[in-house]
Amino acid sequence: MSTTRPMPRLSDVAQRAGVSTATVSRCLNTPDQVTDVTRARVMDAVTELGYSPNFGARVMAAKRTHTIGAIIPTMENAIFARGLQAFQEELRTLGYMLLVASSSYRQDIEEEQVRALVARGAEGLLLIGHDRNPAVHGFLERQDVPTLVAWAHDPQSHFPSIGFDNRISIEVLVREVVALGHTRFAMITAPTAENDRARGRFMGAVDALKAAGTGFDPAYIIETPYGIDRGAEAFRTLMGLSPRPTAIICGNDVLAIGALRCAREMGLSVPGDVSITGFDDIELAQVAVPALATVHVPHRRMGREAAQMLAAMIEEPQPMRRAQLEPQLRLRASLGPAPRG
Amino acid sequence: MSTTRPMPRLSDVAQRAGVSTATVSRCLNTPDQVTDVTRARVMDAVTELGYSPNFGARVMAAKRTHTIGAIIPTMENAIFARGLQAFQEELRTLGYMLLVASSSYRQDIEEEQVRALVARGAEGLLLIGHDRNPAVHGFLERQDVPTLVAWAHDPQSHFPSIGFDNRISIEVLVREVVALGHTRFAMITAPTAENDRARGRFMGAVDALKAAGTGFDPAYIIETPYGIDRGAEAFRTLMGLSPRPTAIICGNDVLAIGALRCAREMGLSVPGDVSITGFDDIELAQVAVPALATVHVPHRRMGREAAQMLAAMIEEPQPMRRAQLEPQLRLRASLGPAPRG
DNA sequence: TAACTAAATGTAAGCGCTTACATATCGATC
DNA sequence: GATCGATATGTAAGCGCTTACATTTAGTTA
Repeated sequence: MSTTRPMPRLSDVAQRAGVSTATVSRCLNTPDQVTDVTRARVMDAVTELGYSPNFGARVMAAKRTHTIGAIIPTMENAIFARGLQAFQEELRTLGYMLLVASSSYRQDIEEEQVRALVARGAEGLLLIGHDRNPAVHGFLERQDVPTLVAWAHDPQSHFPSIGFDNRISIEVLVREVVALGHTRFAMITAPTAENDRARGRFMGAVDALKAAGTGFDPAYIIETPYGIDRGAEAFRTLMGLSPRPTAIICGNDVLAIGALRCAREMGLSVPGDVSITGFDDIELAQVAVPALATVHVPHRRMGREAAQMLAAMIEEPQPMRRAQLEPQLRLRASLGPAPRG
Repeated sequence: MSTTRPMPRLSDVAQRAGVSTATVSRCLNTPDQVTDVTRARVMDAVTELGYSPNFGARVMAAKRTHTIGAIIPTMENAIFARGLQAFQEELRTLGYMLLVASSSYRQDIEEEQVRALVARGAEGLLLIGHDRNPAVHGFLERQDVPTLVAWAHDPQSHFPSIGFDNRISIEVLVREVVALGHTRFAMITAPTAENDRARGRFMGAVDALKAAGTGFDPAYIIETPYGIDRGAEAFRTLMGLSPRPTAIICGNDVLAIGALRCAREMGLSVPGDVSITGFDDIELAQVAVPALATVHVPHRRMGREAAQMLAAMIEEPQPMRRAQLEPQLRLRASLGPAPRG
């Protein structure tokens, strides 16, 4: 019905308001450089025409997109969803928009997405963990894109970061397990190959056992993808071993919840027959029966601070910073003394 | 240490490869319009210079950003996180990037974010539900931004949509509750004020009861924000009423999980003393004890199809379409016959 | 009132790409 | 070998803003 009349341009507004394009631009971007009366006239013209600035032209001229990109393994993992939500909320108050991509825990996809985000104008990038194709480093350096790593802390890391030490955090938890008299330990871990967080958690558990003069029997270590069902499967396998483990350390809460469910299905008591621990402290952990002993990570706070750090990095060069957060133990009912015998 | 040499431009690549800028552009955008040998030479130059196209210039010249925006209430709600993940994955295969914003269930923020996303070059928008400030309609129409509504189906809606009928879906569930002989019903619902999904779910429950010749006593209806704890609180309040309800319909799974937890804390048997139902079928629902009876919604599928619909809408004008998905009942242990007496 | 300063506004030069159109190149055909 | 069509490449005109710099206006001060 309507001949698609072209979008009004800044010059149309200028004409209508009887001022130059520069003045209109200033009204929009630096309003206090303009007299009240002029500004009012310009804004009226803007409203009357339904003007809205052309994004491309603006980016081209100002060389700013006010956009930050984030690549997370998946939003289906509640810990990332929560952190990302906080990240986005904070970004909003800082005047940035968020471009989201996901890697499905795959380095090749992550690399592709890094390029895609930069190509789409991301002025800064949030990445998860330290494991990645080194080509990414060179690329981001050449493109001069400030990059922050979250969910991991490593003093050696190439990028500035905000996170916690997965290895030490789980070690503290496993020490508690040891202190409860357990002797046969098993671990269900996420795939460690391209995932420094999973690897850190595994090694931290090993550290704790070593300190106690013991260790994992390799048969009692299962590596499995993320998912409640996978945790359940792994648990069933472990409980089929002889002798049975008395404590099962899980690399994350989701695997642990699966283990818990399977225990119930098998009619096993937790922690009567076997103790189970997780990592992350997702909402589920408190609701599970029995409640899951785990390590609490301040995901929201991490997301919020990540936004602040990244915005600062974009706005002016910053000294390399590696912020470390302190996770806290949440010793709940799924962890108890070793069964007798 | 390094004088920040300027980023290589397309003309630098052209010069290095000994071709025109048009040829370089074609190599990047429509590779098969260029001879293999020329393309190889150009791509070499690209690699050697570490060239990467300038986003703003590209948008300006091509008038395409290949970016789609989505505004969801919050990613912390697993159903949106899951749908959004699928949406993003599909968008990736379609060659689009995803800009994410959140509204915290507030219409004023949603409106602000609509403008922000469009200003940031979103070529299309995904919105949740139908309730919104009508000013948004006019704005999106004027700006000519294709918009799709998800998570709700309403044949009257202003926008094309993909979703399900919340009202009818819950009605089917509540009929089952009625069929089990329950007589005293309570409902815990999310705030209905600016939320057509919550309102639809409430009204669907009312419909089902009315069809059975009964209804809610207003005292047995609690409206409360999203959150496990809020569900627990509401449950405690309801069970303090006399007579106690025999079935509690919850507007979503999270509230229901809270109710379930509170029941356990109060030493009440579910469904022996009281039945509890949810809506959404989040992962938690199956793991809860007892497992939660709920309505399963195909969130991932909805996200995927939303991406396809929106991309199609952007690429060429489409007839208005309202895709309706069919949710399915998941009758699990939390729902049982009404207690005797 | 003239001279000067500060604030407001105007002028116009890009920003780095894409693409319509013009031109050149290469085979195939007669 | 000249002609023609198809394919590959080149030329150059924008795209709609922002902003450095130039100019005008308003406000002080002597």
